[in-house]
Amino acid sequence: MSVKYTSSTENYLKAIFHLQKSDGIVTTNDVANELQTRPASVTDMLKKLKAQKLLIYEKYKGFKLSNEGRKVALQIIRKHRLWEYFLVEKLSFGWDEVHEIAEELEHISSKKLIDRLDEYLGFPKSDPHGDPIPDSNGKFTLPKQVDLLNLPLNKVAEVSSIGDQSPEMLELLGDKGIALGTKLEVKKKFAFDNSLELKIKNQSMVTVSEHVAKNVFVKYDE
Amino acid sequence: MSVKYTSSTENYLKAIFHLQKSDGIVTTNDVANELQTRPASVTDMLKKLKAQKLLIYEKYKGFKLSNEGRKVALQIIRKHRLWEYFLVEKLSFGWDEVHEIAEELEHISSKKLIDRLDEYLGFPKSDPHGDPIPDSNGKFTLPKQVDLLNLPLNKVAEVSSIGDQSPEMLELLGDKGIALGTKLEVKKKFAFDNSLELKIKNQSMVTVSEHVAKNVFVKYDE
DNA sequence: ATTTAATTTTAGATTTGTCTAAAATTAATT
DNA sequence: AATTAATTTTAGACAAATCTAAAATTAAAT
Repeated sequence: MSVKYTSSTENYLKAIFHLQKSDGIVTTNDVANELQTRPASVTDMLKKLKAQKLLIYEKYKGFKLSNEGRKVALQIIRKHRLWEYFLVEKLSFGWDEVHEIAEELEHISSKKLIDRLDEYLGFPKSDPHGDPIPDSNGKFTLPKQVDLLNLPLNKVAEVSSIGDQSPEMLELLGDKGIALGTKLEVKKKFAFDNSLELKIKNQSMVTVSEHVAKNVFVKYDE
Repeated sequence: MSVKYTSSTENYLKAIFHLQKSDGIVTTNDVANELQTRPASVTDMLKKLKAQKLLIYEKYKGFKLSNEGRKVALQIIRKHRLWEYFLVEKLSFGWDEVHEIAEELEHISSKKLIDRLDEYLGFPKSDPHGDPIPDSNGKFTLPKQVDLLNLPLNKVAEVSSIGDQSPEMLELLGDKGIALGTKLEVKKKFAFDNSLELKIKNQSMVTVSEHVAKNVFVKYDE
């Protein structure tokens, strides 16, 4: 039986989870900053979270989520990202205007609702910003990372890093309309010289050489 | 610019609106009963609602929603019913299990969200229980009320009242599976004797005479 | 028209989440 | 190592929404 938490509790768990991801270590000040609140308020909440066994905490010594706390945080994140996906894919919102609304929707409690929504959306693996969506058990598959040569045909992917960052390469990529975050797919591979034809989102087709392809890394689902 | 209200405030406005519909006059006790709270708490909230000009109130003398209060209540009801429609039509929930979830969803504040949802659902006129959905200006079209003879073919309608309530009529209707709230549609009209063939929801076809048809009133949208 | 009953309101307390200001602890600097 | 600075925690207060118990008002009944 899933316990019900207040929105405030859920927000703290989510914030701590996110801060843990980047630094590993989280401080009272970090959380206060993240949640636009005061350190004293954070301390108050830390005590409550500890009492609910959602957090391991010794005063002045730092804190981290318990297994249970992490589990709850992942469910909030799951809800947030599924709602974002819904807003963009079904209600035609821009990916940049959904965060605020999802901040509210993520606190709707029904588990059945979120599992039905997941199904309705076709079990998407990542949200409109490319962040992975945990499944109903809290597991998520990190997007696969490959260079363009190894990207399957017709698979939409997002540019995640550039190997050779020389000015010449960056000029070429700039010219072709390829940057970090650009969404694209490989439409054709020429066996003769391993050059590729790419469809770049919101643009026309471009061709890149094997050399370029080897240095453009992308991530995609599956 | 739309002001933001607390969930509690919204629940009170909604409750008072609904109680006003039936009785016309609403008492402190009614509201306490409806919201599963105490009369003293209701009085407290009445004062807050008055301060926000959502309510006309003089102590011991009774109260009613102001125009503004009614407007806000209608927007909550709009949200509640649109979400119910969404849950049933898109996420395949049963009409009997959506109320609780909609009680939470109705407090999501974004107006843009609800207008987009409305559009996505095709601007439905009534929710899964047959209650009308106010439009974004708070107007709603009451379902049309006619006897079975005047119900257009293949139009799903809901039995809303019975003219002749004699035991004989009620026995006949009971036997055919027709009761208040039953959803049905007219599949065929026989000009010869004005008898009708009806498809009753979740049941097989039945035939009723003109005499019966004249005494069964239904409501439907459009 | 009193008395009794029901309803409504006030007064004061409680809970949750927040705050400020001051105290306690830990970290940084000379 | 001692002092200063930064961080974290405590203590006490506050706003929102609720509660109980008692007082005020209105309605019902003799």
